[in-house]
Formats: sequence, structure tokens, C-alpha cells
Amino acid sequence: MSAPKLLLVEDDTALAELVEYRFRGEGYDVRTTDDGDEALLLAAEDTPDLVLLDWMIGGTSGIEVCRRLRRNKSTAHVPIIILTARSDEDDRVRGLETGADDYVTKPFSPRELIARVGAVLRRVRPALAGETITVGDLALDPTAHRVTRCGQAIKIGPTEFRLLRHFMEHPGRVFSRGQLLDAVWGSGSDIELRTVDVHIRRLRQAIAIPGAADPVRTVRSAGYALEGV
Amino acid sequence: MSAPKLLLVEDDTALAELVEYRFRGEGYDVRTTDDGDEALLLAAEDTPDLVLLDWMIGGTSGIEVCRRLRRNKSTAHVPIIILTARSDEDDRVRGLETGADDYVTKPFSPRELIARVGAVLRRVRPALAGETITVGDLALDPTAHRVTRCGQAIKIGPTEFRLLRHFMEHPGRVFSRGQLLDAVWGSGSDIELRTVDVHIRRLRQAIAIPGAADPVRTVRSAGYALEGV
DNA sequence: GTCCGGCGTCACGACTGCGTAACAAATGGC
DNA sequence: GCCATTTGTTACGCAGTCGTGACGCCGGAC
Repeated sequence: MSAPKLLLVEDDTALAELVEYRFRGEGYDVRTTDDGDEALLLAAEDTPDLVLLDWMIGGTSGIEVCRRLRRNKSTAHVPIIILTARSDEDDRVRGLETGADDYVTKPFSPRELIARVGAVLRRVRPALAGETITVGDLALDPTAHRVTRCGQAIKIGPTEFRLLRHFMEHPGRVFSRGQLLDAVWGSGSDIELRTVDVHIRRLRQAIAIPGAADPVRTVRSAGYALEGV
Repeated sequence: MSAPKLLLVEDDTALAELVEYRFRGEGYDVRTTDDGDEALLLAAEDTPDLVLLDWMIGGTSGIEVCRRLRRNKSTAHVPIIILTARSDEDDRVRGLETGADDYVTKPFSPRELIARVGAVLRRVRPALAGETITVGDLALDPTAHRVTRCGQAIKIGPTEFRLLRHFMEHPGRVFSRGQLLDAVWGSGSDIELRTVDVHIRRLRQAIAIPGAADPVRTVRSAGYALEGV
């Protein structure tokens, strides 16, 4: 597995510690802040896989954090779960309108929250929830770090693994070299665009089997895509 | 044999005797107290594998026992099942927030409780629920602290034993060095990451037999895994 | 006290795989 | 068909990672 990174924004210290403890126990990598502005900074410097966002916090209000997360390119698609003491419909609607993916009303049990987080992650990033993804004759098990094609194991390097995993999480979609660098190498990496080509080649070589078509498609002057289905 | 140790904290003597009787019949090792403070003492001197905790007891309240168990390092990860006469949501949430793993409302049938205990133990400590764990040609008896490969006994040190046990509880799964430190050495340990490598080596050496493949897989830049099945 | 097993750390070496550059091939526009 | 652009392929130096042996330390046995 690759320890999904959570960002917890919560100003009730006791609750924050409890949630952090339980999620660590579930194998998550949790970072906590009680301040909205700091949350945006933390999210920008190391993009989390999911944000748990208290509705009422100091600094910036939850709804504002939500909006600003969405506005920033690197965090635009990070799923957000709102935690709130209020339970009225208005807030729930406003939260979901702002782009939240789920909504948990306090008081909640950690188990419930864990279940919700799992559900959202499974929906958005199946591999993060530890499920094996299958695209065509390819299968990738994120927890075992193992790739098979037509049932037989594939020897694959770390970078190619992450590259393939990213493709398999979005089958059929075309990614530019820049997008791949952001997603696979990290948004801060200062790598030549052409380096992607080389790793695409290495990936192709790794997953090649005689008599089968190459599932990695080159889209000229656009990027690469994994053949869906 | 693996006799999981239960600590029952219950001030209703009749109920306590009944539960104790039934669990002994299931092969559990049960100790009982009706006092919260004594429970903490008993738990500290001989860490149980699971605590059955009545919500309303003399001495210290259930929720307080729960908290103090969590606070103590040696008992921080012991699963707790709350027994309570109340059934209102508030208490349920408070119990789970305090770190309880499950919740059984009185009156309950002993069979239900036994099932719940089994479920929790299976989830938290697979090695405790069954006899010995077997992965491939390896067998590990958690209570006897004994490891065999292909039937022949293996001499293995304490740390390597815990390491192997953790691997065998999650066969095939890749663990980073940090995760292994948390799981095997304890989450508070301040140990060099590379120390894991050394113990991996010692484990490999211990379980090596001529002509058989090494079941410990190195996943470059990710961690280690035990070859599943 | 001595002995001893086991633990944590370090240093060295081997090796993997990464990023880049340079060249070859392919593609598309005209 | 020709040229410019884009992509495929190969080779290479280098940084990072891992395996391994050695060492000092500590705690328990005796």
C-alpha cells in the first residue's frame, strides 16, 4: 500500500487527536492543522489524497478553504469531506455545492468517518483504497506492488509502476507529458519533458508480451494514454 | 493452542460469571474484575488481548478506563468492546470516540458477544483468532513463539519473530520501513530506517533453507513484503 | 564480576534504475 | 517528395537504494 495522505483541518484539539490516532491505526498518513490558511499551505506543498475539513474553524472559514482548494490547480481534484456540528440542510447543500464530496455531521464515530473516507477514496482513487485495478488484460495490485498481464507477473521499476498506476486509474484518458510529470513525479519536480518518453518506452517494454498489442497509445502532439477496456 | 486473554470489567456478578463461564468454554483465558482501577492494574501487569468493558462500573467510569487504557503505551492498542445497558446514540458515539472497537448493548446473548469478540480479534490480531498462521511453507505459532518451515523448526530471535509475524498477518502486502517500525517496534520508537534492513537480513537468514526461494521480497524504493501463498 | 545473545548503528560496496543527451525513425503539412 | 516537428531508441554517467559484515552497547544469566 502507499499510505493515503489525509489533511485534517479541525480546531477541536481533542477530536483532532482522536481522529488522527484512529486513522493512523488504519494505515493513513495524517497531517493536522487547526487553521484554514495553514491548511491551504500544507495542501499546496504536499498534495493530500483527501481533506477532512471542519466547517467552523478559525482563520478562514471552511467554505472558503473549500473554494480555495478547488481554485488551486494542484488541489482542484482532491476529494473533501466536510465535518460539521450543524445538521441543517442549508449548510449541507452549501457544502456540497462548494465541491465537497461527502458530509459528516458531528457527533460521529471514528468508524463511521473511516468508512466514509474509504468510500470516497474507493470512488475517486480505487488504488488508494487498496483495491486491485484491472484494465484490459492488465491488473495492478497497489498493496502488493505487483502487476500482472494475462495472469503472468511483470517485472517493473518504481517509476514505471507509478506511471502505469496513474494510467490505470484513468483508463483511456490522454495525459500530456507535463501532466504526467505532475502526477507521477510530483508537481514540484524539475524534469525534462522528454524524460517521460523514455519511461513510456520502459513501461512499454516491461508490459510487452509477444503477440499482444501495445496498450500504451501515443497521441501525437498531445501525450499518451492507456488503451481503455 | 492459542488462548486469547480477555479482561472482563463488569460489576454485575451474575452476568460476569456467566460471561466468564461461556468464554472459558470457548477456550479463552478470562480474568474478571468489577473495579475500574483494578482493571487498569491487571491490564498493565499482564496485557490482555481484548478488554470487555462495562460502561457503568464502580471506581472509575467505563469511559475513563477506556481513555486510560489508551493512554498507557502497553495497552494503547488493545481492542476494547463496550458493554452497556444504555442504548442511546450519545453514549455509543462517546464510547467509539474514546477508542472502543465495538459496542454491545445489554441484554445480549453470550453467543453474540462471542461472535463479536471473535470478529474484533480476527480484524485486529489475526494470529490470535486462529491457531497458527500458515503462509506458503512457513508456519508460525503465535502463542508458542515457534516458527517452522517445511515442518522443520526455525531458530529465530524476538524481533525477527515479531517481524515475521507481522508479515504473515498480512501476506503479500508491501510495508515501508516506516510502517514496519511502527508495527514491529512500536509507533513511538526512534529507530533508524536502515535498521529494518538489518533485521530483514537476519529474518532472511533465519528462515533460509537450501534450495528454497527467499520468501521475503524487496520492493525497491517501497519496502518489503512476504511472498503471499 | 564475566559471559553472551541480541540489538541498533555505521560504513563500504554492488547494483539498480533514473535523467539526460544524441541520434534514428516516423509522422504530418505542404 | 521534402522538410519540420514529434516521437522512438540507445547509451551513459550518476545518484540513490539495498545487501552485508563489523562494531559497540546493553541487559540478563550465571
